[in-house]
Amino acid sequence: MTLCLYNTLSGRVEPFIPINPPDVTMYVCGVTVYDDCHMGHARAYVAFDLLKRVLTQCGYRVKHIQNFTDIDDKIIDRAQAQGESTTALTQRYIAAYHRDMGALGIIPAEAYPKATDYMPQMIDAIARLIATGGAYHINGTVYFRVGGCATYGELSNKDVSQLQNGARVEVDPSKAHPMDFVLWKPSKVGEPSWDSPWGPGRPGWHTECVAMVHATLGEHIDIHGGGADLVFPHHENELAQAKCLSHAPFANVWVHNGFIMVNDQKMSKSVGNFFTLRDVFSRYEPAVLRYFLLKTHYRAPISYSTETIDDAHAAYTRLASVLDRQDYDAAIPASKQGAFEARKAAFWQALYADLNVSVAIEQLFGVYDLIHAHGCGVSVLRELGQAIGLFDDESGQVPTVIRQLAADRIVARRAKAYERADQLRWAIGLGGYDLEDTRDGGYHVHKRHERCLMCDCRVESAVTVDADAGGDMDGIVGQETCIGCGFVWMVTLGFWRHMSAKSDAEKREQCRSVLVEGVVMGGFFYKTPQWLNAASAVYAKPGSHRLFYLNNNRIVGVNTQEV
RNA sequence: GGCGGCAUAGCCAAGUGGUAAGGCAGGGGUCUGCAAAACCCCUAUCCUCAGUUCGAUUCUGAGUGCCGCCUCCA
Repeated sequence: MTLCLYNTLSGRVEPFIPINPPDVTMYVCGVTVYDDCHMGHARAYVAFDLLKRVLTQCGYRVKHIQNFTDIDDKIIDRAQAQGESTTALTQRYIAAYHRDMGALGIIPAEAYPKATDYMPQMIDAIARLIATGGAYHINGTVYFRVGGCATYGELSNKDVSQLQNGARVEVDPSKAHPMDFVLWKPSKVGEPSWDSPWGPGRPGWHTECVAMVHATLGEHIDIHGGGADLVFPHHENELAQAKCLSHAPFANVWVHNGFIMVNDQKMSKSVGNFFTLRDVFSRYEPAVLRYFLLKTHYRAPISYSTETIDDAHAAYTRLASVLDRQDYDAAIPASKQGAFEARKAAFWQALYADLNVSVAIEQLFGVYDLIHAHGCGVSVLRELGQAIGLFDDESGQVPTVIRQLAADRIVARRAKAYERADQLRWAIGLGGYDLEDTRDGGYHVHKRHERCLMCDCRVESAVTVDADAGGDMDGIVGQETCIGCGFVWMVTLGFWRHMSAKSDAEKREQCRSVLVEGVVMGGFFYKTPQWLNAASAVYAKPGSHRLFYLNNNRIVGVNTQEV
């Protein structure tokens, strides 16, 4: 089976043939580090992460390089506005990039070269371009001569004479031709600058990638990639420079990913319709976002909305739920092997066909059905999912206290002590877990994903058992902490059971109606000797607690205390 | 103005010259101490028109609509 990829340069899907197998060289354009990463970045790097995983599956040794553009106008403006150095600013956002992409399960590149670390190489490249007539120097500025490159426009399929020059941006009158672009620009007073034969200044954007590709991977690489918005002018300009610097073809395959759309419009900084990954992670687990980005083919646009990501959330949650079924983790009998193998084969066949993830994920659901039908094979689902970076963060670690509660419940249930069994079920629920009985009399627990009562962000659940637990089980305390606003609420099983509302949903709503009255952040219910009539709530802020005394669900007193 | 892409059920989304995967949501049922889960069943003449063909959603042409690039952008 041969991997086939769509090549922007040829406009066709073609078999992927490495230059020096089993090595594969891949350069992916990285981010300009002056802000947090947004959904568009996630989409791009999830796409290339998938490509890298599939290449690895093919048996290739992938050397993947991805740059950080850490010097440009936006970075300088942002740093000046915030009164800090460009270095401090870029270091912070490079760290943020690694944090966010790590959460998404992106396999790190082999190296992340920074533009500022390749100044000598860029200056050398520009000097060579001038020497060959591919570029010219006017008053401290160096321009690339587009007219000097016969094949200019081949990547983006553009005819230079047909472009609307200056349609949306003013053309610099000193250029020899409107399409010529800046390779080196002089710096203004107070801006970071590097010495060069053309005076102090800094490089234009398009040169860094060429210099870094040459320095880290060589003059001829297998794959060059990035978002579709980079095709023109960025990659076109890179290609033109590379061709003037070397006779090598630069990159064999150009791979570009599609956009994230919001209300049928491209998500972009300038439009302002973007969501940072931090925002999204506060509501959805990174794994859900990865699934969401993965399930649509990498070149197709993905429309982002609450509806589409909730849809993905539901699908992913169902798929992942079976991973908790330790009872289904048995070895697959020989008679069933064929069905699982067929799914695996179809999975890889789909990915080899220009990364057809939709069909690959269909196989995941097929395996899911097989697992339920035959009571085995969880390992196959885990293996295939992990091959595309899903399920990596499934810790599957159920807290000891939850395990104990579940074990106690099954004892009670078998003894038909249903009232106690139900109390234990509630207790497990308070800790953020759901318990399900299985057909054969067993059970399993899985984490439940709740939303914050205050802001609708994700919450982390925990359950604790006081020393006096047992008996009426009032000592069982569930706690939820919002990762968005920091809201904390806590309720004992006794309190929960004696609330007037009937359903859990109504009880939650009742807790909420009490809590919102006082406040903004944080808090928990806790039992008092007379908790039925006068429960107290403690609201927590960093560094202090505030105790809200409640009576008949109304706040009757407040007491702040230092922690 | 130039170039490119897309139009498939309520929503998301594959795919093939021979009458359409999968997911989500919805409806009905089986099972069940409770609660779930699971399982079964149901929901599309694939934007319009013309052409090629024995046969097109799939190929060709025209049209309509939407999107992207031609500015920084993943």
